Amino acid sequence: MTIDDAPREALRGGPRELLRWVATGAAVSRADLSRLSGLSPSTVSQRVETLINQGLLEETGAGRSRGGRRPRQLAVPTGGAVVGAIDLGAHHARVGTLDLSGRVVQGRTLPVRIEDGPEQVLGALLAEVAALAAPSASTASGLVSSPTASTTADNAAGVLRGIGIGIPGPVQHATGRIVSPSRMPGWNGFDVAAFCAGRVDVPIIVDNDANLMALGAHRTAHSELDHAVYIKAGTGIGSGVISSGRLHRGAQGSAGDISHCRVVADPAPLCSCGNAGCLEAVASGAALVTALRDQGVPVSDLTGVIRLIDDGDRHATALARQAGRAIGEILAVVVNFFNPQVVAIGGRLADCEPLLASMRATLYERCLPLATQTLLIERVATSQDIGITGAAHLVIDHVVAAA
Amino acid sequence: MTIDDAPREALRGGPRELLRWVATGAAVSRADLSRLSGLSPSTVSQRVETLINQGLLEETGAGRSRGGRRPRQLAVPTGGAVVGAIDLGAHHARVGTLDLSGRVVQGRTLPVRIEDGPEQVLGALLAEVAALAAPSASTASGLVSSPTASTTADNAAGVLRGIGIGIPGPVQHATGRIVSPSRMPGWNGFDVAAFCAGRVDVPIIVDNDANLMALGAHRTAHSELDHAVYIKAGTGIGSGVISSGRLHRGAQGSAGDISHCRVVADPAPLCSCGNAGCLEAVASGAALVTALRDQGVPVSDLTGVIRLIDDGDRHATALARQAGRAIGEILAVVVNFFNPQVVAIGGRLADCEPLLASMRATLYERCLPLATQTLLIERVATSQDIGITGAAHLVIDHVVAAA
DNA sequence: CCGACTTGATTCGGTGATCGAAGAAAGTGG
DNA sequence: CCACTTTCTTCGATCACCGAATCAAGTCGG
Repeated sequence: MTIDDAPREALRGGPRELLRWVATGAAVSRADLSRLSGLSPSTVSQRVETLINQGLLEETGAGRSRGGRRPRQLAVPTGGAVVGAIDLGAHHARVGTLDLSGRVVQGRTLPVRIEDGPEQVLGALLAEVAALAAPSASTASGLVSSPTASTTADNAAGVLRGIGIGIPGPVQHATGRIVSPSRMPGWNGFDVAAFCAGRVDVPIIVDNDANLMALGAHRTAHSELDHAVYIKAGTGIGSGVISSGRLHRGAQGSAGDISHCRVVADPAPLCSCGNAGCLEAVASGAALVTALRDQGVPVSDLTGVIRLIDDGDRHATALARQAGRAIGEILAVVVNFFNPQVVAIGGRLADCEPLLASMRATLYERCLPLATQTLLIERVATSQDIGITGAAHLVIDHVVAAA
Repeated sequence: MTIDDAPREALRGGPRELLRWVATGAAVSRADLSRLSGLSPSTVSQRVETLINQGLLEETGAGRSRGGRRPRQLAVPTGGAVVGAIDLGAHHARVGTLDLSGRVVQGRTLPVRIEDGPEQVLGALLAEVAALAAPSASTASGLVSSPTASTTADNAAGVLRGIGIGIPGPVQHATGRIVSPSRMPGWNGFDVAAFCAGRVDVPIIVDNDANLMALGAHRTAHSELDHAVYIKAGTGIGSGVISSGRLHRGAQGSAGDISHCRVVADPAPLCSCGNAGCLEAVASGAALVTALRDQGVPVSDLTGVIRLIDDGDRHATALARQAGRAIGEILAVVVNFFNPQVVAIGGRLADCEPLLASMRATLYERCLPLATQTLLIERVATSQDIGITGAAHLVIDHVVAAA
């Protein structure tokens, strides 16, 4: 199943936005929605009715009065998981199920060996999603309450409506195919969407992991900002771009892939792509591990590196600073060029203070004053669920639009 | 008069697009428009009627039959200039009047001394536009014509509907104010829009010159492409960004300003901004002139430099190559990040072969294969009218939208 | 405990943009 | 001269949205 680009038209008061307002608690009643969306009460009522009929929204009794008639409270049905999400990482994958509002219902982190190849890895993860989404009764992991058996017809909650998948490498979003990934041996050219479509019979949406983080973070924290850039600095380095409120994928769907931009580095380290001085070879988690080992510091993985940095190890801290500068250099070009309202950094390296500080400094030094004068430079809310949240939003946008 | 952001909503078959199709000759009849826009014949007829009533379109007899009823030909009225445009450059300004289809009616190039300050420069240029737009009969140059008794209805052709102005420096588009320009002494903080609004009583739209070039080039040559980047390399260096078919200005309106991005250069030259190694200090026309003079080559201006390069002068050519590499380096980051369908270079340096060749090479070397695999790298159609064309489109979008 | 005022939600035309079908206008070609 | 094209208009039907009136269900002051 090939998915074309999904969320094109105006969200302005569209069903998705109403849903999100209810989900986030920004709106509780029809009147709230009317005020927020600017739509007339009648229109909102009508829209809400169709959402309720679709099983995407439900009425949950009356709320507290504010001096007049009590509002009829609205909520997103909690009748079970409805959207599946997989956020594949270098060593671990976060899988989960989320309700149609984008809230995580169940989430699990599984160890993953990328080198086992796509069939095996994706097969296992898909099975896990299916298990999570299956009528709970059985395992009772989180005791998913079945609240009032699926009342009505075909659109009852609890059905899996789609699966969003994030891949730590370049993905041609339109086709769902992986293209020349750096650190995913055996995955080149693999058609993720087609493979998954053969296993489960729901819409599959595949995207780059940084894009998912960007979407998740934007919808969660910056939904009112038009232009945003999110950097994901973990084992690898990627970025996701929000332009005019929407995920910018570019011509080939490879927008945001800054991992092989060249930066100045003292001994320019060789990158897995064959070039020297790639951002990824200087500033990624994998690069830090390699560099430390080369200096004779015994460190096993990124966690170890971060621990060293937190402990104030000289070598590790120096490397982190260099990494921050490198990211800042590239980001400076991006900020000048794109002039976003916010730049946020996520991933495991985002909690690394020296790196962040160097990045900020470089950014302020190298950017046009006009571009930084109101620029927010933030950390992405540190949560392991950002990725699957973004994945879910992608699926929800697709599903609700199609409804 | 402050102009807010203009062209927000769908152009899909909007009045502007119909107008443009007729103007470009892509459509001659209502039936053509219907086929092109996908709108139903009835809708098109209705829209065309209102456009005719507004004086933006007219019927010009019948065309040739294609086996059935002859089409009633449509055209943009040629009743005189209707939109003014000013493309201010470092040493010259191109001013002109264009009809509502974006075709140049009259164009003139005037020498300009930026250092005379905004009042004097803009005052003279505005007067020139007014003269061009005035009912032709009188030659009088100054004579800010009171656009006199509007002949027929309020919407007759021949009336000046607005003026678009391009500035070779950072412009806060929302306010029309200039912010810390490099090479415009005495212009910092000047409110162009307000100044002009005090002189003429039509909408004034101010933007960066690179943005105007981008808009002009995109509408002229790439209107079917969603994402495009245009580089303007002349005395200075700037760029304009088209995202999802629309001009991307970013948070502060400074998007595309890559002139002070740092690049590696052997003796990193000092930039007018005080930093060293800015792209503008390495690759702009002004930088080439300075560098050649420092090498003892007597050269007066950019024209001289280009002549030297064309003549195969070693020093000049080497500098051009270095400039091309520098632009390519920055552009590589931009292409990886933004993943456009096309990158086009304009400005006077665009005709410089060695520069272009180096830029292309660098781009292909440094970019993700996925990003360059279908990327078009072109020269912007070399015309002195690209800038004012873009300016006119900006005004037309604004005017037709308001109608 | 009763009315005046508030707030929340629905009902019911009304408007504007668009579509589709039908038909009128104006040709071409055998 | 008749069949068939192409172009354009006319005329409801539909859809989304709005606004005003109305209904529903409170609070609150006296």
